[in-house]
Amino acid sequence: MTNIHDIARLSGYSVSTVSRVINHQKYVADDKRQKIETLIKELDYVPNRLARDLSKGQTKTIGIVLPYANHPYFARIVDGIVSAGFAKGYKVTLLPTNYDMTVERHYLEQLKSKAYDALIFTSRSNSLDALERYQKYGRIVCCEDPGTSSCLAAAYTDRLASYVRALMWAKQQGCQNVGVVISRDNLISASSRVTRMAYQETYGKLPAANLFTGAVTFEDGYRAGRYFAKLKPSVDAILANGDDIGAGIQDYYRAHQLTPVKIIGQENLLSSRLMQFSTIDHHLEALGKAAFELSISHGQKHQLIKSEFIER
Amino acid sequence: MTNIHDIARLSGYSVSTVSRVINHQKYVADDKRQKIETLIKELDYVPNRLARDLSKGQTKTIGIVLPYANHPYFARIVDGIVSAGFAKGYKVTLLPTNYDMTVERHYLEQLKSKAYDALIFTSRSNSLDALERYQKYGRIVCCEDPGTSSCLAAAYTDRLASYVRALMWAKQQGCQNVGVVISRDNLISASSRVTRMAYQETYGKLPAANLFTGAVTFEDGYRAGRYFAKLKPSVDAILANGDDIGAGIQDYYRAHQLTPVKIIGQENLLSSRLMQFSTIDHHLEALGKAAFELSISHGQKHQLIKSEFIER
DNA sequence: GATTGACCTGGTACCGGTTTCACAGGCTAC
DNA sequence: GTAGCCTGTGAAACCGGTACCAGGTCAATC
Repeated sequence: MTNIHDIARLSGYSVSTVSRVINHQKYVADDKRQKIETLIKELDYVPNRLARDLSKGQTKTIGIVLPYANHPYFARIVDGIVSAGFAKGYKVTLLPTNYDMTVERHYLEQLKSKAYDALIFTSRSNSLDALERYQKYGRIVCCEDPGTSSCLAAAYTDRLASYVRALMWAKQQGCQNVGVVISRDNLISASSRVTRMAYQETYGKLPAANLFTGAVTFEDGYRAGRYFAKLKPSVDAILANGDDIGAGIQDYYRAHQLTPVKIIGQENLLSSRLMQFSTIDHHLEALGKAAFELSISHGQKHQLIKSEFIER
Repeated sequence: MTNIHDIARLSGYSVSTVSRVINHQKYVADDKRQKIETLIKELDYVPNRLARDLSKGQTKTIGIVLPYANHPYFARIVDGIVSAGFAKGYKVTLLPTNYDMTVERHYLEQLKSKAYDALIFTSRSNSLDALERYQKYGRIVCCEDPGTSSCLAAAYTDRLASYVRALMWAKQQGCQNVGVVISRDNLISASSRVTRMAYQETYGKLPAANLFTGAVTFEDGYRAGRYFAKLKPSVDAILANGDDIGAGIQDYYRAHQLTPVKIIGQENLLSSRLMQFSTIDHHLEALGKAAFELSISHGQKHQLIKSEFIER
């Protein structure tokens, strides 16, 4: 493998001069620049990335922490980050946690090892405080509203407003009793809190029985459908935490030939379009893009992405 | 930032000894090991990843080349690669090409710079020959059958067998005239060739009019639906190159209240389940896993993943 | 008593770049 | 005439690790 010293030796110039040529810096005579450039082409030389990064102290790599890659919610955010990163010459590495706190902590430790310039948490199991403690080793961005108490950089959607908007719509449609599905209650505690707040603003206090917890996939939605179908007093609308979950609910009602309930999904995936129910598009690609921008900036700390209600 | 020299200096031992402690090697006296370890904890020292990688000449990083991250086909493969890589301590970096040959070439060049140990092509625009030329700089794995002429490592599904199986099923169901949808014809030339071969084995020569090209998304499927709905002689079954595309076709027929045609999708996504049509599951996670295994092995070169026909 | 080999330890070259600094020559300004 | 600045170049320190090699101790073996 040829390296910069080979180029220097063979061209008859110094390593410094070669380095200047590689990096398109000033103060190299045209004839020498030419000569070195042709030699580089001839020998098919490409500077070693690691050596450069080590020397410069930056990797131009961002780590994305996520539970797993194959979920539309995360896939859309990742797509946003990757696209934005690509445009600015950043590489993006996927760091799956499978919701394991220890693994997540491990990635934070890697920030110390300078493996990444920044870490973006699309979801987290550790506390915000824990994340904050690692900020000195690199930029950390989370994808939720960290509130006023935290000094973490964050890109997030206006969940509360979008939920209120959705529930208002249900009310206008004449729905009397609305069920709600969320994912793991402990995970993003914000999720259940925000849901309750939105409910409070529209339908009043959320009855415990109207909340179904622990839904992530279509199958979970199907289970939620079974739950709500048997619930008394019965619900006539359900706000689901994802289109695929909404589709699962609707599929249960369809499979058992029950009077359909109004579903409101989230994420505007194909499933809500196929099953023809309303949804909230959180513009997750934009969220990813914003998260990336925050991860390489050192000024701005917060970015709100507006959600969009799609009525069907 | 503390480094190994700081630890050495402060502990009173040499860099070599500290390095031995870090890497859990033999030949370090217990008391010194203890002392160094506590010092490491105290100073919150983590070895610099880049320096280690540079010194070792390997990065434990795999690059995945793909057109874009937000497509279920690629998302499933990526998920397989990431999970398998995680289990073996490998990091995975996403390299989006947007089908740009130049960008793809750029990533191949990066292989020279030792930024990745290996590159996995989930799709490609460059020729197999071009890829082969870069093999000397690192392992390259592609996700298609490279045939006997190429010496590239490859993980792929038995497309031909699965298409024949699907078309046989259509025949048994009494379908007379079958349409086919594929993606960009030039891209994976294998795709159109294999389709024709499978057609040949079951229905005979594929009429040019029965082939719809250039479908990637649901919307493309919708367009394909429009095309086939107006086609004479009319088709009574369509083999689509993806469930979302199949869903698009079916959605067109539904929206225009036409007699539905039998759809056969691919990938076994939620959409085929919701729209209740048959599909071919190519077990893409397994494909990704296999691709990863090949990318870090130096022996085996080929791995076939069996597809599964899911009848609905 | 000499040889062997396992156990410890430190020195230092090396991985392949970047960056700082010193120095030299030519030009302009006063 | 010289002070000052811009251009061009190379030597060498540095980034932070790994790994090879030399050298030393000590118990076991012949």
